[in-house]
Amino acid sequence: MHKPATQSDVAKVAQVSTATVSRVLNQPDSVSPTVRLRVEQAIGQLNYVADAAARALASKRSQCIGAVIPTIAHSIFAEGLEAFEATLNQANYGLMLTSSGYDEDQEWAQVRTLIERGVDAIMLVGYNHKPQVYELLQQRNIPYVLTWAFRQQSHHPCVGFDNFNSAQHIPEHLVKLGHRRFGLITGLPQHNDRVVDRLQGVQLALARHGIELADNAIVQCSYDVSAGRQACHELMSLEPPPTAIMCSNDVLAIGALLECQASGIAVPQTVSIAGFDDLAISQNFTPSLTTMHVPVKLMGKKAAQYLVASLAGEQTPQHTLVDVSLVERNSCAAPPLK
Amino acid sequence: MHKPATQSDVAKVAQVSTATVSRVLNQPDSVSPTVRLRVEQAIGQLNYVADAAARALASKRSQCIGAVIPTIAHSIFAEGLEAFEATLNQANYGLMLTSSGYDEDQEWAQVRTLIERGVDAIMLVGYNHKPQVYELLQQRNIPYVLTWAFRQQSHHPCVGFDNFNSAQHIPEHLVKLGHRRFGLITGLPQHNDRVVDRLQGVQLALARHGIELADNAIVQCSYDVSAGRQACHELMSLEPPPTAIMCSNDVLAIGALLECQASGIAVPQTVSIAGFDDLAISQNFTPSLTTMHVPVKLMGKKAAQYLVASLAGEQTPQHTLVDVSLVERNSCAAPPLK
DNA sequence: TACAGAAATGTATGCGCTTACATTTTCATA
DNA sequence: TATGAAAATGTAAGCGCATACATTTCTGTA
Repeated sequence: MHKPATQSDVAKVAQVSTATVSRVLNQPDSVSPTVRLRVEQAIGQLNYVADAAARALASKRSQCIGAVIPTIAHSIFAEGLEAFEATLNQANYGLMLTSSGYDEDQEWAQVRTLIERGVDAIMLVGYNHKPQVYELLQQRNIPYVLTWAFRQQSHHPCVGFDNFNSAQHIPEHLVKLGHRRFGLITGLPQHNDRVVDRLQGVQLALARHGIELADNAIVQCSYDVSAGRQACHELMSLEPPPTAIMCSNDVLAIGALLECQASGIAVPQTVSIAGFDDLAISQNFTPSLTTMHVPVKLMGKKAAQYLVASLAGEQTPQHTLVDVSLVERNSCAAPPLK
Repeated sequence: MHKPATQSDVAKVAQVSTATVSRVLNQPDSVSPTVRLRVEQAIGQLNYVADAAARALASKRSQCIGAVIPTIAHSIFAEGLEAFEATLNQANYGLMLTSSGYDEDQEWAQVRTLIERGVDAIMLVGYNHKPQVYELLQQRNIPYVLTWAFRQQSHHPCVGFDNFNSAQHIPEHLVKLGHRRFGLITGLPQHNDRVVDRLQGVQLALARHGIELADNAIVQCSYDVSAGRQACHELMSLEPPPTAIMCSNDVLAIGALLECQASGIAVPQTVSIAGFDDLAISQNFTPSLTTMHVPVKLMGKKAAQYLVASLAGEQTPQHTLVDVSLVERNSCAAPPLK
């Protein structure tokens, strides 16, 4: 095993200069077909692979894009990420991934690290980040995009939807069905602007109908099915219990649903349950889960496209809004009569 | 916004040579405290960040490790990946991620790409890969590790468990409960050695008890809940239907469970259902899912540790076996009497 | 105080590539 | 055929860092 062939090895074999080899790789059209062929053969013969570090050093481009997401393990992020990566790949960019565990300080450290590693651009989740993050990004002039976030007036590039507005559809729907007594299961609001926005959206919508949520009708819990179950148990122990439970994501809603099944509470006859995200599994429950559909893959794709276009110097719209929509299924119905 | 400070800028400010700056960064102990402090201050003052490309070029190390997984969107991989990344991070390595969509050719292309991007080591899933993958890895002398795979006699470094052996616990358990009529829902075997091994393990175990699965008792389907439902529906339409359904993963098992709920088939009274993976959600169903517990996070961590140790030149065991164990819950019971 | 050896620091080269610029070749047109 | 512009190719200078090797400074000891 000798050391890998370099550009000048190829140049020697093809009897051209290294500049020409470089051109064959980067601007093939600028090389005459005859010479190009000779170079390509030499490349094949030597099994030549360009050295990424040298290339990055000389060109000031790493062809890598970084992403910091709260956690890979939530399928909602994982799916978006998958689309993000696939789109990046098509554009010949690599993905450098880290997860922050919903910790702002760690996120800040990871953004730093990604930049040190030389990524050309960065994707973040949500619009709530330490000021340093934005400062560094701007100082270094590194393109970035916020996902799962959308604010028309934001001066940060973003692709997503308005969590505050979207969250209002669910309570509106339930009020229309006749509900007046609500429970709310929400994720932890720390460093999670989506959760906060959804919560406020729900409260505003309810307020429009003169409904106010008591403190004990709002349960905060971590993002997992067991926590959702526990939260649902608490809510159904209230006196009187809510006739409808809104959850800030599908995982919690599934927990609530399973808790009801486990304790023999009829959904939607006794209590209606609604989620947010529309995970693939949600439609398969009995009753199937009423929720907000979020086009995660589309978001991932759009985010990647934005960054790639940015890096290509193209002028692209800073804000991309994707549609979320209410999916009415069977976990929500009119409240019990009495 | 001027261009970022370089090592020589720092050197100038600190009134030392660039070599000393480099030492402060890479071998701080070899620099006297006085000078080190001066350099560190200069670094802070100039907001200096070392250029990763230049560093990689000069040192022949990118401090990045690549991973190719079948798909990010399966929580089972996502969780392992999360642990993998976290461990890498601690050791000051970055993660470069791609997903292959269970496509061998694409995997091969991605391994190439990762190597071109200069990763120091690579993680793969399973032991079934194109020969070129192994050849390239060995030719380039790049450390690699196979996860979700374990074979004592394998000459590839791996961390995981023996899918073939582990898969036998489920049928053994069910036979012990009294079952004789089985259905099997399995993932697509193409480019997925785990699926194949589990299938063969199950068949062997059954054979030991003189049971052979008819062709129509084995349903192959894609990895998602809906497919699991559909497959379960097919199996329960057989005449006579199985008294126990084994699934090659929890997602399919959950699909089966939900299908039974939807069509009013009692689990486990009418049919027992077993999975494989032990997803977090699986214990929350009613009935809770009997399955094989797989320590995914541990696997991810061990895989990262192996690669990091390898790169550090440490001699480490090539094969790491993690324990999988049967988790008996409520979805499996004795078959109906009749 | 002198001196050897260790510790600290500096000098200078090259990692493998891209690219501005210089040079040569090609080709259409007069 | 001569001529100039366009196309093709070559030349050579870095990109920012790590590191082998050379040099200087410090340390403890005789």
